[in-house]
Amino acid sequence: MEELLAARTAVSGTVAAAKQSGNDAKAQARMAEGREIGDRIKVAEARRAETEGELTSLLLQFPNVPLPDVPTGGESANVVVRSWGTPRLGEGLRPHWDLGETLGILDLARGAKVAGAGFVTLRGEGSRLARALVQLMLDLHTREHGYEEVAIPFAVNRAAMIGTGQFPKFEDEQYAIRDADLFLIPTAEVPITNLYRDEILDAAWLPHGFAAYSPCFRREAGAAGKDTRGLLRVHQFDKVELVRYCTPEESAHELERLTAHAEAVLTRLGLPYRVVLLAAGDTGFASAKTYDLEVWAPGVGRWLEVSSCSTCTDFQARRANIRYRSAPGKPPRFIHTLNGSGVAIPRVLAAILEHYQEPDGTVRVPDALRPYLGADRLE
RNA sequence: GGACAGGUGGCCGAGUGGUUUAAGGCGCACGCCUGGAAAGCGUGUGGGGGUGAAAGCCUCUCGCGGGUUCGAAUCCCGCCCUGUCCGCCA
Repeated sequence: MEELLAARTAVSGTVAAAKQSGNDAKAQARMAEGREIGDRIKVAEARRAETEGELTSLLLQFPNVPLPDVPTGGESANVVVRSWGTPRLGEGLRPHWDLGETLGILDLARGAKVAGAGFVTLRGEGSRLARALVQLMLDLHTREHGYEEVAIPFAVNRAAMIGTGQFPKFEDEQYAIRDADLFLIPTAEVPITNLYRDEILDAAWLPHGFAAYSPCFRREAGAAGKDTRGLLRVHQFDKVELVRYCTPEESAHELERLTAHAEAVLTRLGLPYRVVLLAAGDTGFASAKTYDLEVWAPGVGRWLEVSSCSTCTDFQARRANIRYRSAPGKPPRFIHTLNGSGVAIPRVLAAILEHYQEPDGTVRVPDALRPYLGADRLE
């Protein structure tokens, strides 16, 4: 291919030279020669483009490779690496949907009426509680953990979805905006990680953390019938997301930091939780290693996943072409990206209702939330 | 949504079919000069791919994609983005 291109350039040069010296016959001959080379270039280029297209679409199908310290196997091979707090146990603890409806802060029926099952409406103190949680988390991460807060688009284009790994494999799981080629974000990770797509960053800027509030939209195709009650699995939910950009050398340590930042939310709220290292088979498509944070919800008697902290190593950076330069003159290298919820609002709200419920049906407000809510009890 | 104007290297900016390695400037880096600095002078200064031990060399890249042509930053078509004005709207 390159030889052909070089040959064309050479022949074009002789055409120019021949014309200038007034040698029309020679110019004509050279032009014919050039035409022939041009035809061969078209054929070769078409084949190259086709092959390259096939290769790219094939490569986009491959998931990230788990790190060596990730256990092999499926969900049953997950490992609880630590836990915090004492799960509340006892008879008569009510599930959050029961408490929420009784308190008048959760309106599942009317949410379903306007958008469908899985779209929840919070009311009154419920709505304020959700807002207080967002506020608490953003304040914590920006003031104490050093994150830069960003307010990002809630819809993204196709390139962004490819960059973080949702597309092409999981296009069915996203909400698409008809006729616009835009997609509602399943997590703020998508817009935040893509902020620096096709850029080369200065090493001095790394590591850098972003925190953002956003709603998240998920079709949950294939999950129909599972966890459908209350706030456990919904099509739209609010979340504070953490994303970190760093060098490859930093990423292992950065994952521990990120996880600790998300955990701080739960300790601040006084909610018992455990940290689960996911086995390879349970780790997400873009992730090389993931810790799930699960909070105890005594009303439903289950651990609820409220955060998934992952290092994507250079997987997303390669797709989104995000690089950095370690020093002037050095060739650019791919950064590593990490993300984790810090944390998801509905499930943590459910856990608060269930964990802090009183026998009389009221709910104590965790100390950390009182300044934000201006109340110490929901009744 | 409509009209117009634009998109060129880190930045500004010239370039409207070929002597092609994209002028010039700014910034930056290094060197010379200096007691030291500034100024001045000189050299260098994006990314991808290939080749090589390295220096280097080859090649692609002027918003993106197609087309015309022997040859495209330059001409044609489509799209994206930015600006200005109009319309609409929180």
